[in-house]
Amino acid sequence: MNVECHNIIDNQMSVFSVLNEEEKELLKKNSTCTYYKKNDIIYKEGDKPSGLICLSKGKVKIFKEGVGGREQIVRMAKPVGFIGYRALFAEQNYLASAEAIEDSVICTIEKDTLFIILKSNHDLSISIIRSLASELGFSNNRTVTLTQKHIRGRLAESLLFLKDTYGLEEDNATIKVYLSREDIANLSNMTTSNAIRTLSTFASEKIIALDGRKIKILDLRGLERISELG
Amino acid sequence: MNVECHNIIDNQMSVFSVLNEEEKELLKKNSTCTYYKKNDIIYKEGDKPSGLICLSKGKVKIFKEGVGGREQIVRMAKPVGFIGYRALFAEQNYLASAEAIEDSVICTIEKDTLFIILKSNHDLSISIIRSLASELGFSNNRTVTLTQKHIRGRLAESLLFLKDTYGLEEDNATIKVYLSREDIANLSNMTTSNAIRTLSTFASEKIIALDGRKIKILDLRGLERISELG
DNA sequence: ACATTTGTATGTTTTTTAACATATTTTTAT
DNA sequence: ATAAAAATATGTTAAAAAACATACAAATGT
Repeated sequence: MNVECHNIIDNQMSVFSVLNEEEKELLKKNSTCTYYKKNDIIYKEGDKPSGLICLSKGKVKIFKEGVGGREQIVRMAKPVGFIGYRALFAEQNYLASAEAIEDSVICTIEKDTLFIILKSNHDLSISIIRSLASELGFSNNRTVTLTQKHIRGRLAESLLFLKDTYGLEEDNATIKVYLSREDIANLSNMTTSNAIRTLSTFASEKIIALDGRKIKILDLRGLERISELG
Repeated sequence: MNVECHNIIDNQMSVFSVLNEEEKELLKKNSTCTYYKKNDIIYKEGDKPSGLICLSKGKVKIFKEGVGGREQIVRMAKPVGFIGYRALFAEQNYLASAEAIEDSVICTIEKDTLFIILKSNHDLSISIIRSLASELGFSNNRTVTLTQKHIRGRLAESLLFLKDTYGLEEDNATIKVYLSREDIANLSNMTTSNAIRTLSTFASEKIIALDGRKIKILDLRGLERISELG
């Protein structure tokens, strides 16, 4: 039934590999599997976390509503990765919303069970500490680049970020995620018009090639240069 | 000799209150105390963390160098608080620099000793997890406000942030930190000129009163309104 | 005490980017 | 199949903020 959850917990690469069979069994018993369609909301800003959400399949954007409802994407999740764990561990309500950008499968590990396991398992704590600290470094970095780089630099950085996060298709050039221009804009702190315009400019400069939502990177070095220059 | 360190570790309010006497003794033996003058650099972007730095006295700014050397302050530390722990726990080099903005005293707990204690003490891990998660929430928030709010909104938010961080003087109005206009600009993502100009405007609107680096909040509600509006 | 540097102040110009307007294409719903 | 809605594209205008210029004040070093 909730096979997806079992797979994640048993996965040798996951943070749960440090647990013994008994602990894994306990987690499995207290996990639920949920399916989401593209554009479905997983949780909203202000909601209370009920457990640790693990993305098993699909892709999810985490975003905040800013001034006048303007959306800023703060993170993009891929399988197998956790979402919403910041609020859970800070013991706060969610400060951001999560939405599936593809059909997705998530596995939710019930909160109290997780904390019981956490208490007895030191390596798990250490691995969570390391994740949070890395993510904080990323966020601070983002703050600086989104505020200081100009439009071209911000868009170039976002495209490189998407490539690093989701990888490339078999052609070794097409970014393996298909976002609307609006989402690209919300990731890069610019208006949709400017995202469209700047993508077109990049295409005319042969730095990328566009085919609908497909973005093919033609000149990686060039894109990196634009991103670094700001 | 390193009395400051002892005070911090023995402090009933600190995260170390969960430790037993033996553990506290071990920490004290492996801590060193350092004194910094105003404008002294405590560590620089790229340096390797050697331990957990605790600010015992004084005030410290944490900042990143961005496009063209432009500085962005990402955090302001006060006693008793930790600095540089993000890099330490992420097992990375520092991604930001720390500079004393007042004469300061720091206590450095040697890295290996800290991790030994951390292994045996679960409450300490939990408290670190909670701190990192809170800080990450703050950072994501900052990303959105610094990118989306206009100059007046950003400056108002920074003034409120400084008030919340360092509190007010006995007059219950003057912010208890004395920053240069340049630092205020670097905190608020704007040029020094615009920080000076906008502070003057706020003063002329009787929202604040200026006397050198002293900033007195005259209309807190007004400041909050400007910050919320963006 | 004086020169030099650093910080503050304010006006003007230029650049960047958002806002607006209007097509055109694509997707979705009926 | 067709209408309606959503997404993409591109030109124009307006607003925001940086860059630049200059003056003056305060702090610092000799």
